[in-house]
Amino acid sequence: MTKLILVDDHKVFLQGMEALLSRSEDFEVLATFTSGLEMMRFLAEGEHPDVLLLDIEMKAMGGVEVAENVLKQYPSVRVIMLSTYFNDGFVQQLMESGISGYLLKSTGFPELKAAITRVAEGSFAFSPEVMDVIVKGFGSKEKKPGSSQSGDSNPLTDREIELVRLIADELTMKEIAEKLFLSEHTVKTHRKNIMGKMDVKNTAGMIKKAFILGLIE
Amino acid sequence: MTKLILVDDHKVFLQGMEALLSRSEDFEVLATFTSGLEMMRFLAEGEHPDVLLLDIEMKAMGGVEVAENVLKQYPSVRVIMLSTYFNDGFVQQLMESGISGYLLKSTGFPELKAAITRVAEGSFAFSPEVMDVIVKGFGSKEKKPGSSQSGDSNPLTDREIELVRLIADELTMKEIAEKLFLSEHTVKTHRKNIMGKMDVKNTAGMIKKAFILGLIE
DNA sequence: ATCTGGATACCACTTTTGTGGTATTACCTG
DNA sequence: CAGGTAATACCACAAAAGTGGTATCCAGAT
Repeated sequence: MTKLILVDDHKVFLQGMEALLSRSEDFEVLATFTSGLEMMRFLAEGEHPDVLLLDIEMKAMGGVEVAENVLKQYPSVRVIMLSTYFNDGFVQQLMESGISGYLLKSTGFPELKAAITRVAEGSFAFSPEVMDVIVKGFGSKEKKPGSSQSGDSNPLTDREIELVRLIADELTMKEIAEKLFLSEHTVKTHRKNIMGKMDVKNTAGMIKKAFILGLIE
Repeated sequence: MTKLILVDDHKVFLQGMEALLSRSEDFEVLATFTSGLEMMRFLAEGEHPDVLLLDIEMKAMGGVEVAENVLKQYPSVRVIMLSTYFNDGFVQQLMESGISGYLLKSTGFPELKAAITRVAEGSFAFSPEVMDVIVKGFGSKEKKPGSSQSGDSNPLTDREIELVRLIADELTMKEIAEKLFLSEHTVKTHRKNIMGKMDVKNTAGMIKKAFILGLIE
């Protein structure tokens, strides 16, 4: 009997999942939450699941941050991320944070059940699309010194994420500089670094990727 | 017994919803689909639902286009849109296309059931946040002649949507012009009009809104 | 047959973004 | 303490984006 916790800010989805999973003898849904914070409070009370199903695109606290917190504090909990998108360079970072699975929401329920079981048994579960990225990633592990430094999947810093959000809110560099009491130069430097890390060519790409990564909205 | 069809490209969500709804005596889920196209083919075969639950953010054909097609061809079918976001000026356009409901996915299942019932009985169902926008919208129905023409919620044309997608793919105006065999001037004019219609200040805003509206990815 | 909306095209100008550097400080970690 | 990383700041130039016009052509609607 695998003990589960589900987190997703789409309440209908949450209830649907719970209904499906509860039908099976193999799973017990301990609780469901619409935010990472509530879930963290629950864990703090002492009851821990075997597997945590976590939506990656959550407004309040990004699924990624939640995952990292959980894995740091409760290493015995195994985490499966759920996402609408497959996030190229981003998956790497997630892997390093110690998640056990990454499934697309386009996955069918039978596959989901199988994935949970596999993860509960100590194995891993990734949607095929995601698997591809992981495998390719290993190929380019050693960065050739001569080649471009773009495409490295470094995580954005807190400050950088803050910047991305302000840019998404249609602020210009000047406005952001004023708002954060920074020099415009600094803000531009940050944006430059952000674009490098995200491996995008312009604002359009940056905002799109930020959306996919759950950084904004 | 209300006959339903569900459309969403998240398969797990779809199956969860079906499980929940089938548990009730009041609803019968005729079929579920992961794309608007499949669903249209089903309708063409002659069997029609009372209510169609339609995810707004779908990759292949945006939920909006699907809704418009269905409502045009099968006016007896009542449509409820499901979305993660509440889309200010956009709701207006949807209303005009004749939908009967607009619910956020953060809605709970009981409210969803109630909403479906209400719609099936010929009434309407909107999440409170959406309702707000609609009501406010009616206030500003008559556009004051002297004021700005920004903020009008005209729908984007097909060409404009095409442009938005190319911009989201990080193409510059020049590249788009080459790709579409257009003058760069034309492309710039389009972008200008797009930004006016969407009521955004820059590319960042445009891409963000496009995402929320389900225009891209 | 006129009117409207959509797509096309052009111009001139300002502002912002994007590129490609360097450099200092502070903090944290091994 | 040495080394790395994040945050700060600056410069100059090139390339786009964004503003505010006007105008033609065509197709579909009235």
